[in-house]
Amino acid sequence: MQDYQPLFDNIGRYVELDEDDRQEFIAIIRKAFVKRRQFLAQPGFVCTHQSYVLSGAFRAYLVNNEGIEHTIKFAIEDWFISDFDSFIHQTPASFFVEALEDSTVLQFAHHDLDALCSRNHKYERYFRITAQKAFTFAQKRILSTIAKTAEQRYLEFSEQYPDIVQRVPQYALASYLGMTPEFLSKIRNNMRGKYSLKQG
Amino acid sequence: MQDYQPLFDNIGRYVELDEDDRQEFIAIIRKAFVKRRQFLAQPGFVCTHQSYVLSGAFRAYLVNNEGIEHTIKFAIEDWFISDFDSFIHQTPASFFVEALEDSTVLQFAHHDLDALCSRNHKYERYFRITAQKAFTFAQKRILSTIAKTAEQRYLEFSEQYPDIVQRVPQYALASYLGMTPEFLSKIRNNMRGKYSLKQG
DNA sequence: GATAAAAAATGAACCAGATTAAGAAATTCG
DNA sequence: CGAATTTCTTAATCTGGTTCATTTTTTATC
Repeated sequence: MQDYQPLFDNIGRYVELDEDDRQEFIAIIRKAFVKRRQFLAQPGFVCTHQSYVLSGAFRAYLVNNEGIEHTIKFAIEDWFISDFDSFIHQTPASFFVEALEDSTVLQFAHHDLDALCSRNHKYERYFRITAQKAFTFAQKRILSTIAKTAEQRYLEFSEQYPDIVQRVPQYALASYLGMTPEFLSKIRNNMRGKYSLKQG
Repeated sequence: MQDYQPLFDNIGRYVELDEDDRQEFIAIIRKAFVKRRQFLAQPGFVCTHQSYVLSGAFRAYLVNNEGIEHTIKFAIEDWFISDFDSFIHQTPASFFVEALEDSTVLQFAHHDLDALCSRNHKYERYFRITAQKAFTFAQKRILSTIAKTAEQRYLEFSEQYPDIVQRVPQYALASYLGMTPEFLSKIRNNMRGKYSLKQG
């Protein structure tokens, strides 16, 4: 029951849902518990479901030929997570989606969601608007990676997502920001120096 | 008349439009000619219209405090162009959108498009699907910039968009790929060496 | 609470790519 | 055409960030 509330609060920010609308979505949702280190997606397998995070934390990352990890996305409460490309095209995934903590999610299959959007204009609209927002967000991240220094990227992210910085391992954050864990460690150490000296 | 055909061909790949649907969109479209070096958007001004390119070429770029340009997007025939963040939120732009050649575009205002999407589920669906695709595309570019070398990024782009490589100035391409024009020049020169020596 | 395992920190050598400064080619446009 | 402007190239030098190897700290597990 009330488990669906956060999801509908989110959707409600963009479209007005009545009880029928809600039931229509609920009908295709399943709830799942995911233990830390479990995977919601793996390279080679089609990512059939998208997940809405009720509690916990995830990251989506790719491992290249040299065995180096690149994190494309984190997700905590009130975020969606999947290998999105695999999900919307229903093609084999290239990312791992792994739980960083014991988590609870609401899941829905691609064909169910697509049918829901076709049937109900409100959901189509919601996912249109949020996809456009996600796109502008991604554009900002592109700019950040091509235009800013490693330290600037870290500071920017820390200000915008202090909660995520606390919750995810540092090597995962480094791989999201496009730098080595060693260098992130160095940045943090430099900063500690800068600020605490002034206070002391 | 037939000027609208490329746009409707594009939309037709995702939703089936009848004549009424088409007229509904045409009603909010205006056609515009843009000379080389003219701007469709400028920092500080709200980007009221989105443009669909019938002919010509554009780039969207930002100039940072140090006067360095960063290109976020190119657009040639059959692409849309705008400062997308400014367009969807109707807030002041941060990008220049500049014509690289004399061009022809179809333009529509944000509020007209939003009303069209509200009114007609098919357009809502079209823009939902294309926004999602744009997002996965942006994710790939993020990965490319954080995970690949400058040379790899250039080769990748050259293979995917040989037409764009031919048409845009090299400094603009460099600023899109996240490297200096000098370094792109070096890469090209190195490659020339690699391949032509083997043939000679 | 002991022990193992994972994560973070440190430091030195190294390199991809930036910066700077000129000059050479190519375009533009009167 | 021819001058001005824009774009591209080349080369020397510099640096932000990587790599690799080791140590310290934190976290997980029985």
